[in-house]
Amino acid sequence: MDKLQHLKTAETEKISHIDYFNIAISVDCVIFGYDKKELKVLLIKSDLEEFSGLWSLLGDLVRPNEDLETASYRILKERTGLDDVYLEQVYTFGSLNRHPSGRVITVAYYSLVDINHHQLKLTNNELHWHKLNDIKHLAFDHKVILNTCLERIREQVLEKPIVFNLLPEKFSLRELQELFQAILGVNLDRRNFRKRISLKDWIIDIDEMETDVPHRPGKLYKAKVQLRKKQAKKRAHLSV
Amino acid sequence: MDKLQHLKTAETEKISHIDYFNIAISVDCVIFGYDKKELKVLLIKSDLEEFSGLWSLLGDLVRPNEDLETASYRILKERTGLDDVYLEQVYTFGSLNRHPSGRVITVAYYSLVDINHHQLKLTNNELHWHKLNDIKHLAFDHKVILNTCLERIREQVLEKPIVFNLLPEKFSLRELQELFQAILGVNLDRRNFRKRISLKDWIIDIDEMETDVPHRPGKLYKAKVQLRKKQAKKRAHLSV
DNA sequence: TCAAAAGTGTTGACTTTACACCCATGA
DNA sequence: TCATGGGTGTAAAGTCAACACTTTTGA
Repeated sequence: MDKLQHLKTAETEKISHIDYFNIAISVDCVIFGYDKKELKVLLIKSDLEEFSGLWSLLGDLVRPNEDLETASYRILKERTGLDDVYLEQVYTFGSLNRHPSGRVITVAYYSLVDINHHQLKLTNNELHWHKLNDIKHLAFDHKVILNTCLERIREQVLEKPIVFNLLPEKFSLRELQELFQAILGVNLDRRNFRKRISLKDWIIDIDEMETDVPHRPGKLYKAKVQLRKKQAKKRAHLSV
Repeated sequence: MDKLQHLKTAETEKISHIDYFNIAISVDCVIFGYDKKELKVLLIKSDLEEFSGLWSLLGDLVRPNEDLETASYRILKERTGLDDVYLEQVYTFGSLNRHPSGRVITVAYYSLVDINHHQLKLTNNELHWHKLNDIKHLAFDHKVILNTCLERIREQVLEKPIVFNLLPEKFSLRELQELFQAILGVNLDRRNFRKRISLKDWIIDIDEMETDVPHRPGKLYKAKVQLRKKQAKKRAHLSV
């Protein structure tokens, strides 16, 4: 930068850089659900000829007048009717050739939804839940995005009470443990798991029992705090 | 999406969405250095009239033909002459009004450099190292970005051998401990710190001693593995 | 009465923390 | 000889992992 250069106004800067307003930005949502002891991901048939027959994550271009999180919630709402889910930004992917339509940089979010609580508009069979373990290839770089989000969830699941977004309101400790096992891909010791959960103070005993189970029914619990749609507040930041 | 709609080619999609190619994307680098027991951040005087007098992070718009990481390295190289630095993506900021020039979404990276190893082009006094603790306000949302990057470094500093990027090639355990203390903002027990570091197997004893210290000289060490410029390889991902 | 899962504690291994003394050097 | 930091080990506390038996229910 030339020292003698005058300060630019924002307006002149915009004009001088107009050529750069030539990259599109999208968000892609990795929407996880959980059913029958398995993690699932909501995918849609790609509508691009280049990826004909392949499935892809739910995403869309960000509109000029919406911020990133708003765009993610819009996609969720449009595709699932869900409005009040937990959603978190994970990583931004910007390789030059990741999108055949041109330069599209995408911000990946994961979200966690109760797969049974809502009725998806699954009537058009372009939108389906896929078992995580069955997903081999996806359109674009979406498999990498999916894996990145899965890694992030695995890091967070023992730190923050995010899993309850995947479960119905009332659940047993067995169901909770099975969910942890599905996410982490390991088996957990029942006694140690219960001890760990009770230390975290995430759930409350609602004094009800399972019904319709072919064995001794377990107690039912609710999440004590449920991370849901983020508030309009600023991201937490340091007080430095 | 209409079921009957034909598949689009990438080309027709680009045309139909042409209005969306109307958001610029930038990268901002939070460049940390360390000197005299304090963390520092490299800042530049904002060249926007709206932020006249304020300092800002080093950033630039991403060019249509460079990927995000390439853009970050370009900024580092242009501003510091440094080429071989560790750099990591942290978060993407996309609030509607974060930039007065228009819609600019920015991807934040942190990088760690040896503040004394290189000579910055600090001759124009628009570019300076600032003590972290003295930074109160910055242009744009750069204070939030800075804090987010600092949080990330604090999370990672005990997990990954990133700190050595901030130190000269040879360093004593005291210097290393002081650096950890500056990053984490706490005091550490000397014996426990040394034990912990030696367990991590990050450094090697080079059989040299400090000189010119006004007390008993300590041994000097080198980093065993140095995280530097990322390779062209793909991001690590799960083998699922 | 059988099958299935619920519910529940203890022990040993390991990790983390707190803590103090003598040593080497330069001023 | 003094001031400064270098270098080092141990004990107690806390955390984590392994592990088994009795109970309740439905079929």
